[in-house]
Amino acid sequence: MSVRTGGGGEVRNTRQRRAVSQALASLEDFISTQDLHALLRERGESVSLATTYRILQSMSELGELDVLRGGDGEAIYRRCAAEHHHHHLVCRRCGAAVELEAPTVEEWAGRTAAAHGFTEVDHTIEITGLCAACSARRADG
Amino acid sequence: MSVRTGGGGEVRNTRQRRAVSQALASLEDFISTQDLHALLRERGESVSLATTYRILQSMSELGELDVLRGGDGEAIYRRCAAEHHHHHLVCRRCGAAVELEAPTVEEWAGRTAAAHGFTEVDHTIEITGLCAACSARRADG
DNA sequence: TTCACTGCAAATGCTTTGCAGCGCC
DNA sequence: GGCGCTGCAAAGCATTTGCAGTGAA
Repeated sequence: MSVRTGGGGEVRNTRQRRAVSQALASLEDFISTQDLHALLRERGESVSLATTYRILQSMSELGELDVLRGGDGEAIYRRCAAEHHHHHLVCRRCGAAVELEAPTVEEWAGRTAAAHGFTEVDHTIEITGLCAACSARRADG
Repeated sequence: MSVRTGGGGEVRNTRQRRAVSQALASLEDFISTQDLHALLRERGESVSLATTYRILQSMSELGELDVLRGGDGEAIYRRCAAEHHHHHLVCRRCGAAVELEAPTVEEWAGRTAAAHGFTEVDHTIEITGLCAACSARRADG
């Protein structure tokens, strides 16, 4: 018999949690746990890798973060934005990212899923390529 | 010496490769490498786990298979029914998958990327939800 | 015959977990 | 003061890889 502690989840405001939160707040795009951990170390915030994993996991469970899977299965997180859903165009060489609005695609996704009888639909769209700068660099040689 | 040594692809028709092919042909939906390996063992086809990984990887590189990432980052495969690029609508409960054509989205992705100066564009679109059957089951239950 | 393919097992790399001490509430 | 949180390091998993023998072409 479990006793529900008031409110459902006590989350303590620790230095580590604050560091992770702030780091995420300063980022525009998705980042992997490993990279975030490296970033924290660069900034002089000492948070162990295990704790980074635990905090990120905890935050995503609380709905404070968006979780995605990188191409190689790595979990990547982003501060849960925002008011509205959008996607990204990412340079696979330098990592530059552009935020995209895709009303047409959103609509298509919903419509298509509904047409197949699906409910509670969610979607992920990622576009990768070489940004203008990297394309030029490559063309130059 | 082979006529085309370039890049690739002499693929020998081995017992193991045939076993994997046939197993995939008998499946409707996505399956993980581990599960496929277990299935092969059940059927009495002895193919080592490492080889299962190698064959699946090889087949997906040749475009004979669709690859997806399960919720926990596991790679899951399915025989590729369509010949050209397409996307999937996957039930997050039972794993049922529907292949989608998305000319509009493809076009949008290309156009948008180009507008931002991106080249060599690639994209990933995944739509998840509850399929009709699972939706009904939930409504009933 | 040749060389890709296999099996085996050790190695990787990401993520999780047991345990003891620390700090937030 | 209690107990969740941390750090550390070892464990756990899926996946990859080195090596030598096997079999397809």
